[in-house]
Amino acid sequence: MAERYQPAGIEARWQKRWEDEGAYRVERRPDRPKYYCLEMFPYPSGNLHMGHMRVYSIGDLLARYKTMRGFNVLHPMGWDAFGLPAENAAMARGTHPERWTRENIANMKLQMRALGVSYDWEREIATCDPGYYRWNQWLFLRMHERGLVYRRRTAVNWCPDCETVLANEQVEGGACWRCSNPVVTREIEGWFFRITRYADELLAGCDDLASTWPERVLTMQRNWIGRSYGARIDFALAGREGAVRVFTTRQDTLFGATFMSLAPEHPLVAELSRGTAQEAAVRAFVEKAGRLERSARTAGEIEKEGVFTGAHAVNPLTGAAIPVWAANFVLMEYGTGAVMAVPAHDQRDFEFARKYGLPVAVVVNPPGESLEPATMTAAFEGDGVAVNSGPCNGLPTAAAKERMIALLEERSCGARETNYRLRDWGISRQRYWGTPIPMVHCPACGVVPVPDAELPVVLPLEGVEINQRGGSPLGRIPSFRHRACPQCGGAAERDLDTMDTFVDSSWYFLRYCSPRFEGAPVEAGDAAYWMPVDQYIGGIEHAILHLLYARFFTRVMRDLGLVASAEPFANLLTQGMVCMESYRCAEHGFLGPEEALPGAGGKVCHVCAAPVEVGGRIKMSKSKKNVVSPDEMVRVYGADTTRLFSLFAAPPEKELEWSEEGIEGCQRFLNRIWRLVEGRLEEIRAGVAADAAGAEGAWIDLRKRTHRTTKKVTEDIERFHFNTAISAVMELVNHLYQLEGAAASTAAARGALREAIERLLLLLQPFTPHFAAELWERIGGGGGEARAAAWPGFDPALLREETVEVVVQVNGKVRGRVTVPAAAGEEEVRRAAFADARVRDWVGRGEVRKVVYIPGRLLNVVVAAESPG
RNA sequence: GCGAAAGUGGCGGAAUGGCAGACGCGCUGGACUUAGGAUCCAGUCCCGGAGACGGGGUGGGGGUUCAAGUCCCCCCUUUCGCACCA
Repeated sequence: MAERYQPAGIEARWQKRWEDEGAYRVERRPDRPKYYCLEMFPYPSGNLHMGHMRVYSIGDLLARYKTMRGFNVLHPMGWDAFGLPAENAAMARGTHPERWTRENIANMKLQMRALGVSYDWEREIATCDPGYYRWNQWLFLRMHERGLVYRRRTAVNWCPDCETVLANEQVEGGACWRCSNPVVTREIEGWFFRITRYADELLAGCDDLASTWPERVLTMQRNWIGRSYGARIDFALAGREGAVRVFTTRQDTLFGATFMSLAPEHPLVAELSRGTAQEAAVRAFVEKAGRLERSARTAGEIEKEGVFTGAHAVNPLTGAAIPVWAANFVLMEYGTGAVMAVPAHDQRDFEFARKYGLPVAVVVNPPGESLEPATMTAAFEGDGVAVNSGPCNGLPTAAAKERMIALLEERSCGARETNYRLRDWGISRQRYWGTPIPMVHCPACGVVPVPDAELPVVLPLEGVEINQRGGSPLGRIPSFRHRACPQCGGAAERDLDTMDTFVDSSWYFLRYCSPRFEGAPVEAGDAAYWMPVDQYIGGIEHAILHLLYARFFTRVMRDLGLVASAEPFANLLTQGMVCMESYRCAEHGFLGPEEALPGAGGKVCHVCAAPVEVGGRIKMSKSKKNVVSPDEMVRVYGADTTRLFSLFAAPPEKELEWSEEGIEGCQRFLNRIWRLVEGRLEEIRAGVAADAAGAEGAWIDLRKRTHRTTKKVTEDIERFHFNTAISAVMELVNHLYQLEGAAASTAAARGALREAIERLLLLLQPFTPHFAAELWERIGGGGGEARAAAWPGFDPALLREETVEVVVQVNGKVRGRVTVPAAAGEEEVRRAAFADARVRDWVGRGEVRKVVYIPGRLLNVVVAAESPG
């Protein structure tokens, strides 16, 4: 009696063996081609979820496949270990953030091991290790030396709930990316990375990635950088010193500027209104605008409002005095915080002008038209021909823009300027669980860097008190806080903030190359050999933040001579979310699977028995009560089945709908193979693949299918169609079941059977490594373990068919099919086609006008229908 | 509003411009069984037909082509991203 397939024991045994063997340890091997396969490292939240399992399955598949293809594969894993949840946990349960983090890492590592992923654990890193974050500090200091780090006081995004500053990228629709509470604006002093210095290069780099990164991601990055070409223009103030500087992309409409709009926070607003009749009104307006929560302001819902400041500015070209207003829709953080308002050619200005009765002046006419301010119902924002614009009259918009820049530069009241939406990256966080910033504030010397020799500035683990009082918890640890000034030796204080955790993840892929190197973040030879990452895999949610920062850091490190390539990730795969059916009761909200009971005509609520709404394709989440844990799936079905299903159920970039029936299908599939192999074990063991050459009949057919499957699986993996690769293997297995009754009675037949089974297992190795290893061992597979075997090639002679089936169409509709020798030419195919009775019948209904032949595939006969008359 | 992607059976999904629906799930029937929620075999887009076969069919409408799920134009829907960026 053949043994049943029982994954639990098999998987544990192989995992232990791989660990003992150090199976996935990897070293630099200049003689061999490298492949760096990387999945985004997780935040150690405590448990793996399905999303993690999915990425690791994809990464492991590629790592294993490339290993079999002969590449020296780097496949590391680590932990994005700093961050707010650890502090929240500390507050909620009184554990230390470090302990909480370490315990979570330990647990998640066990879960990863149970998945059988081929990581080189010797290279494991955790960003909360001083040995890691010292290089954050080192990089910070190098950037400081190069003017890429600076300190300033600015209005920042402040999350009152997390009590911390957020980067622009961390504000989503006016709310905190982590806690979803509304973000407010606050004045605070902190450190900034001058990412804007690389804006152009980051933008240009997007073009180089066009064929290897998802277009979507590149578009998002381009929009985020948001470069626009235009001019800065200074409008002198009427009757007083000073000027209002604006940025515009429509300098060609300067003659149509009828007023100016300043952001409520603009310093000139208060200054200009001071002492005028407008002062009180302006103050009231600014106060109201400031009170508006950021979320409401950026949500685009608010009515455009403004107030006259009482001052006028002078149009530098026309000399006309125009009123200066404060307006709630002008953003302080873009451009100069002030705009010239051209109501005829900007919809926002148009609405504002109509509302407050400000003049509208047309300076661009649409081609062949003439606009009348009085009758306009909307601004004309398109390109056209300049009018009422002095020296620009008659010029098309593009030429007028150039002309205007020349005029402005001639008169020194403006210049060509490029503007970006991208802001510098504020990295100071008023939190504890992060990288200390290696700076000292000295009352005598100012801000002084910590000398390199003193790195790392270790985050103190003792005596920490974490609460929600605000301010950095580090300030309450005197031994950390007080530090002699490195310059004058006098009493000074350390910087009490920690770095944004996105700093940690901006270069971790480089640290994997030389995880224990003491001389620099990465050893030059290691970086030269391993970089760039050949395949990076992770969630689309990092399309902007992490991926942009990583590209920025890699360029900085290139400029420091640490790496050669500017782009860290040669190929990017953004995998889709994992979704699950959800149940919702109108009365009681979302229900878990056990709370939605089977009832009349569907599911009913376990509380009120009302019919339950069943929704599909919703991302797994606790709040929706539709979470399935990978842990449980591995326990019930085994890691191989769980992984196989996640790769089979959907293409990797699309969302994956988890289904109990689906995973059972995969379990059935593996069981089928198991029984097949166990059932024919004698024949398979007796077979010698080399004998297959003499196979005949059904066995030569099997060989052809085996080699075709090999080709298909190889190509599908290469183009990331993992689901169809699995389908192809399923087809081969189905065919093997067709042969169940046929005894392999000759050496050639046994050879063909053995070849099929060997290849089947090797093709599956990247998908179901334990399963493949186990059966490979049972059949006595040569050359060591399945994982170490070479990926099978295919014999072109076996892919060639002696005969091919050619589809015969008449007027594009299939009317028959003929089997002809593969070498047959068009003439022969034609003859065969016209010999077919059915084809002849259809062709006979009219006159043959044309015949199109696609060699070996299709013959289309175009027949002119006989008109009934 | 702007931008991007996508709409194919009951469901997940296949199809370098060349046989639409591979593979899997579900369902139907059969075999083996004391039994089956195990396993194996067969069937499963719609309409007509016993069948051979015929007709229709990839969100809707046009177009290009011998040939369109695939390319082009317009519309509808969904998802995602950005959201007063001057």
